[in-house]
Amino acid sequence: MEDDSIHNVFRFFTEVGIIAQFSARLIEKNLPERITHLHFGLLGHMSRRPDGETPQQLAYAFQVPKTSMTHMIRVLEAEGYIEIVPNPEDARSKLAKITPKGGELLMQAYAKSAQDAATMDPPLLVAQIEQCLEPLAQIRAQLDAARDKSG
Amino acid sequence: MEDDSIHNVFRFFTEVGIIAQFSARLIEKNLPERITHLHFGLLGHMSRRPDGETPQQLAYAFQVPKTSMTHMIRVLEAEGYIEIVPNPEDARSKLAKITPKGGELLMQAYAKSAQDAATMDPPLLVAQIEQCLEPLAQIRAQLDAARDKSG
DNA sequence: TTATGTTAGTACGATATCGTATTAAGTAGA
DNA sequence: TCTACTTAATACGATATCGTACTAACATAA
Repeated sequence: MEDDSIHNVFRFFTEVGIIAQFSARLIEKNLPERITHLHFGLLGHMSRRPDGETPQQLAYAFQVPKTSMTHMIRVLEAEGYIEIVPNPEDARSKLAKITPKGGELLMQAYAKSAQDAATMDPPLLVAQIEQCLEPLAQIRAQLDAARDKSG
Repeated sequence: MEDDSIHNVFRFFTEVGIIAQFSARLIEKNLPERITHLHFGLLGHMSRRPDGETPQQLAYAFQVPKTSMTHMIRVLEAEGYIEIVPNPEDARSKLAKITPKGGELLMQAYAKSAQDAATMDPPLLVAQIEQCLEPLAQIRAQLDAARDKSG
C-alpha cells in the first residue's frame, strides 16, 4: 500500500473515532443514569430478534469480552429492560430478550436523539451522511469478514 | 427531518460505531499492555504540539472528563511516554509533552498497524475510504461546532 | 487589600471493563 | 458408559472511567 493510502486510512479511523464518540454522547444524553450507548445498541439488536440471543452471541456481535457482556446484561435485567430465560436447546446457556419496558426505552431514546440531531444543520448533515453511508457499509462488511478469519 | 433521513442518521452512527471499535482493536493489538487507542491518540496529538498541552485542553480535545484525562496522563507518564512540566503561564496548571520514548512508541505502533491494514484479508477498501473522507471530515466539523454550543 | 467568583487539577468512591480461572453441561471416541 | 475434550457462563481481582467534592491559584471589583 502506498504512503498516501496508509495516511488516509489512519485519517479515516481518526474521523470515525471522533464521530463515534460524539454519537455515543448524543444517545447517552437521552438515556437513564446507568444505561450507555452500548446498552442502547443491545436493546436495538434484541428488538430485531424477538426469540432472544445468548450472551455469547451478543458478545460476538458487539465485539466485547464475554465477561463484559455478562455485566451489561445484568444491568439491563436489573432495570427491567430485558429478561433472561433458560435456553431450551442448551442447559448451560441462556436467552436474553427485550421486555416491553425495554422497547419503550428504545423508542423514547430514539425519538429524543432524532430530535437533537434535527436541530443541528439537517440539510447539510443529511446530505453528507447519505453520501458516505454506502461506502461505510461496504467497509464495515469488509472488516467483519477480516475479523471472522482472524478470530 | 423526514423519517428516512432520521433512519439514515442512526444507521450512519451504527456503522461508524462498529468501524471505530474495529480500528481501536487494530491499533491496540500493536500497543503495550496498559496502553489503549486513546493513549495512542493522545501521543499523536502531542506529537503535533511540541510545546505541550494542558490536561484541560487534552480532555476537551478528546471529549473525556477531566478526571479521566488525569488518569490517562498518569499512565503515560508512569511508562515514560510523556513528561509533565509546570505551566509557566499558570501555576495551577501543567503541560504534558511527548518524550522521545513516546515518539518511538507512536511510530512503531503506526508502522505495525499500517502493516496489518495493508495485509488484511480481504484487502481494505481504500477507494471507499477515500470516498467518504471528505464528507466525514465535514460531518465531524459540524458536530464539533454543535458541541461548542452545548458545552 | 479584601471579598467574591472562577478555573485547573486531583482525591475519592461507585461502577464498568476485561483477563484468568472455575464450574457445569455438552460432545465424541473407545 | 467412561474418559477426554470443548463450550457457556460466571466469580474474582486488577485496572479504568467518571461524577462529586475539594484545594489552590487566578481574576475582578470595590
